[in-house]
Amino acid sequence: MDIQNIIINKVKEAVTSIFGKELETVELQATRKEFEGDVTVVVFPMLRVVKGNPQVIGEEIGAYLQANVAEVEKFNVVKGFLNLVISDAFFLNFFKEVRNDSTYGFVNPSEGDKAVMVEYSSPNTNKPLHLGHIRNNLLGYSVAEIIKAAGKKVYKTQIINDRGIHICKSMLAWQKFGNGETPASTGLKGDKLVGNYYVAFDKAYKAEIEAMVAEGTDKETAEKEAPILLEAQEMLRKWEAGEPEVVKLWETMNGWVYDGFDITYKNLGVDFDKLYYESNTYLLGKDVVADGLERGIFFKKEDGSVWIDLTDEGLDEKIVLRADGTAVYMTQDIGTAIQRIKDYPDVGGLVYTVGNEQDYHFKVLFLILKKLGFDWADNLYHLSYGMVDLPSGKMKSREGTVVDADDLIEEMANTAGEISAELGKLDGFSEEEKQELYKTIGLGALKYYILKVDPKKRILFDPMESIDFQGNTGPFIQYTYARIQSILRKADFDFSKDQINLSYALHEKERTLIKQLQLFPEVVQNAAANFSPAVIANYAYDLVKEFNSFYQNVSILGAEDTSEKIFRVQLSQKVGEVIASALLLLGINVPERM
RNA sequence: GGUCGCGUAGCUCAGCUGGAUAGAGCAUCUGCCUUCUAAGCAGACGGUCACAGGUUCGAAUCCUGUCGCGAUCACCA
Repeated sequence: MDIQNIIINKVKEAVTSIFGKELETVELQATRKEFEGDVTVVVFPMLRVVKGNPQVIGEEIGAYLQANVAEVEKFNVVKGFLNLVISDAFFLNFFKEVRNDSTYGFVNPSEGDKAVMVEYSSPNTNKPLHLGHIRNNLLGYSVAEIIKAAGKKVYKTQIINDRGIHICKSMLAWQKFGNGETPASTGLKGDKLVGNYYVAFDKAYKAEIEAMVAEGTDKETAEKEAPILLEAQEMLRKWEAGEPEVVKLWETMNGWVYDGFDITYKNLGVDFDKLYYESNTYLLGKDVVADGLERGIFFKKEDGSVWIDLTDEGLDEKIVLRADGTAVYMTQDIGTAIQRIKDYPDVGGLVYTVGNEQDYHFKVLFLILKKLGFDWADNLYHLSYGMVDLPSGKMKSREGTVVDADDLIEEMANTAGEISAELGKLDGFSEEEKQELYKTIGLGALKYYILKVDPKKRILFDPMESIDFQGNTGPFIQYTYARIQSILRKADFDFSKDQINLSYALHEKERTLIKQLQLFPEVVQNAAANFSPAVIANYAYDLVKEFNSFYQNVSILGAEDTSEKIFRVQLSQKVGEVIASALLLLGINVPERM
């Protein structure tokens, strides 16, 4: 039993024994650092059951705990707060127990538990990935890792938006202006090449509109009837009809894009267990809608379109099938969700990492799936996140105002390189090792910068002000890890054995560190329950801050006593492990030196 | 206009399932490298927690309203 539960039970026992009353709950919190103690019992809530002066009640309970709980060494009462000092032996014992647990904080999936499928990235295939996709990818990947660590099997997936008018625009522009260019002939990354034609389409389209307006067409009509747009729409029809030439071009250009995406994903360090393509799933869901129509969940309007009435839930009516019987986005998403559970029968829930602009869509989707009666519909979560905006406003691919993912990753590594060169601590590193390290640090800075922010908040990214490498940052945490590894390398004695002396008097900094280590398992659970990498990031930062304070105030290798020296090295080692574990959940690697 | 989200130090963010004097980082300022990596440590400065009510012994946290910012309300995805 952990110390919290021991105390809760003993407080209840104390109240019964002293006041003859039954306490339902006991409120505990970590003692604030300006007071002496480790765990604080809040007396106020008890006043409902036990009448009296909180100060006096606190004193009496404190005395009882001190007498009856071995771990409670001392206590003090400040106002209505009963602060308990826990014995060093308890903390040392805890440390002894977890020291050799290399998966400390992580839980293995238990037999029969349902898995979770996490969807993220899901890009369009007409342009390269940008900073917005980076946030999506980092969030999705990290949440998947966190859920895994919290004890569930996880499948990572994405649905690639590989069909539609957007890709036809790129295809058409390439046909018209491309002169047969390929990634090989230009040396361009495939997604970049295709993205260029998406921009080229938009340019030509705008020019046509302008020309039409100049000749007297009104703007709205021009936007709808510009020849190049009509051509793109015609191309989409041909694609849907399966015309070989169009399909061939589509396959070729999507292939280029996938090659490009693969490079970006690899550089970003994210991966997927299963890919879904919209071209395969966009017709899914129609049968389900037909079935739902029969069961009276949906209704048909005179024109033949099928709807669901969600006005009882405070929402609107929503279309689920067009009048011509073709699928809309919603139809497809219903179908895809069902398909996923079919493909992976062990999955009991889905997480969708999609921007908050689609909050309404997912609210409706989840409601529909629930009304359709799927048991897993209770375990659907829209991991909704805020947009990444620039000081100039929204990023727009067509207008070229985007922060490109590849460029940003590279710039971060370059900055890391500049700082490293200035600090000059990398003697003995080969050029290759250096580049590898710069990537690790640069990515660490980028990932931490994005993940430490609560997902639902929007991020304002100013490219002029570079991402920090000091303070509450990824590199600071990585640096602390490297520092610890340096100590472990320099410790020229055997610290592998268990030889913790339970009567050792802990230094205040050691105590704080052990307490911080203690929190890790519940932090992982908390992060999973809230789908929030930010919880992990904040924890890692706190841990690292405490360690650095310890490091600079207490001599580790210079400790006088041998057992003390060994203990401090072991404690440092454990902190290093937990740092690495926490960063792993954020998708951040740790360097041995930096 | 309806709905949803956000508003905490000059800037970027924690804290939000109610608890002690609201915490970090950046920026500014002061100390600390002949001792384990100074991407660090120790400290100073900096707040009407958007505003107004309410619930409570206790509210940044919960409720209501107002203001500001954003998103959304397509037979687009």
